[in-house]
Amino acid sequence: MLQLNFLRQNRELVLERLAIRNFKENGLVDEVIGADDKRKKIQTGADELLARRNNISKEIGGLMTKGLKEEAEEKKKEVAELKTEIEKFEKELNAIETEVHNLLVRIPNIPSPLVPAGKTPEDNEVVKEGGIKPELFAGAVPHWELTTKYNLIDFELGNKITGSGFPVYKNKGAKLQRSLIQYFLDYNTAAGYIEFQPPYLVNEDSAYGTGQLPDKEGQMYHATADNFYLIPTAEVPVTNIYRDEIVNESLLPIKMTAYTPCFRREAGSYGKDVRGLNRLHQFDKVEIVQLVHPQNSYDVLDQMVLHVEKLLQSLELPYRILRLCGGDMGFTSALTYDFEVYSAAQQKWLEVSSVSNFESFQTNRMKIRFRDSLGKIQLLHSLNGSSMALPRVLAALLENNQTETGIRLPKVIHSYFGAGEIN
RNA sequence: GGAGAGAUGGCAGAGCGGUCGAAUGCGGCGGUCUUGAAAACCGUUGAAGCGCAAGUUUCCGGGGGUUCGAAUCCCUCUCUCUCCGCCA
Repeated sequence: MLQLNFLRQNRELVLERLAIRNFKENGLVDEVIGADDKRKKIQTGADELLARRNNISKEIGGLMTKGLKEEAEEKKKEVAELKTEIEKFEKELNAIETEVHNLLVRIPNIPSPLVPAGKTPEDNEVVKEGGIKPELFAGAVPHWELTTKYNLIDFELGNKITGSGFPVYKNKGAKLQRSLIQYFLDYNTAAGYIEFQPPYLVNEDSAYGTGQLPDKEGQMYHATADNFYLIPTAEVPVTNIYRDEIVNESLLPIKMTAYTPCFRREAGSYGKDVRGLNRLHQFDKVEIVQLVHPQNSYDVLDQMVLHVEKLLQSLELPYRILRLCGGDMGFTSALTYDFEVYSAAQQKWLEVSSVSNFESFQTNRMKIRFRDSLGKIQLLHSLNGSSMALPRVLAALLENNQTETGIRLPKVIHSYFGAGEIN
């Protein structure tokens, strides 16, 4: 969520920038400021009453120790009058605080000046295209046929065990996936990211911290008996590692990476977009997260984009980088780059990574702060990105590298996979 | 799952219903001493809201209650530890 003081001081700018998102509820900004004004008044009133009560209570204490019971009783009567008024104020204060908070969480992050206007994915800006689209031979097929042909993934079996969207990887399919995960993690740790293996179920506070709750509740699987949520991305447990922490500036930047399965309900998405590996309820992903000094978060964003780009290049996949338009960007993000790979048999671009700067939007909620050189406490900036989502990378690798006799694999994973080809 | 104990500042650990935002130790920061460092000594050191400031309010796991007054008493939830049971 945004910082109230920032909203107050930059009201015009905020409204202007939110328009880029096609954010309709512009009134919210003034509403929240108005509610906060009210909050301040009530709080000042309540504080005054509490101060009076505290003083009288101290006096009573003094009188009691001196044994002046009657005087003490007089004072007690005085406090009794204050009491009902205090209760009234506290009730009001509680109500207004909740109101301010509820309004504030409905305002999305402010898009960075780089974010293009636009409403739909068509308005995203292609900032770069790389790699070479392969020319496939005549009998080339989409990955869901290749996975059957080479006995790599069993979608039907997943249907039996769980339901659709839960594929069973097997034989060389399982090994290829494991090889890629291993390669991605090694690549990330070589760049200074610390590897984590976090829990795959999180509590409400964590889901709230990264912004999945309250608004995206339907996206997550919910283990109701214990009120845990299955993680939709490693971003949730990993970013929450630093929730409610004040770190020393010398520890920055904090760079973390984690491989986890991701669980998404994807309610309401059916049809050919979800064919094969294109959209799943459970999939594997390697994530990178950084917590950085607010001054250089945009430099870090560029570094992370370059990091993912090099990874894609090493896989020899045709890719493009999109700068998301205001309408396509996530609620919590200030600037997002999506990476897509070209899956030649489907003749489709598939999103394999999304790298975002959240500035202080998440850290404000999670109270992730640092002490600067002057001893002042400030919010950090948080960023994350996939490096990368496995299924679509796998889909593109299979489709693009198929030959009549097998599937060639990019050099970088030969040593991990133990072979250069699947046949 | 059963029985018991506990949750206090960065950490460890005191705390009688009233001057407790909280002893003490460690750590951190600043200083003295030193060519420099260590040691020693002195000082300082939680967060948030309101306020120009002085100051004031809130926070001792979360929520609720008793009381003029709660870290301290009561209820409840969560978590941790010990023992037993089960177990990869």
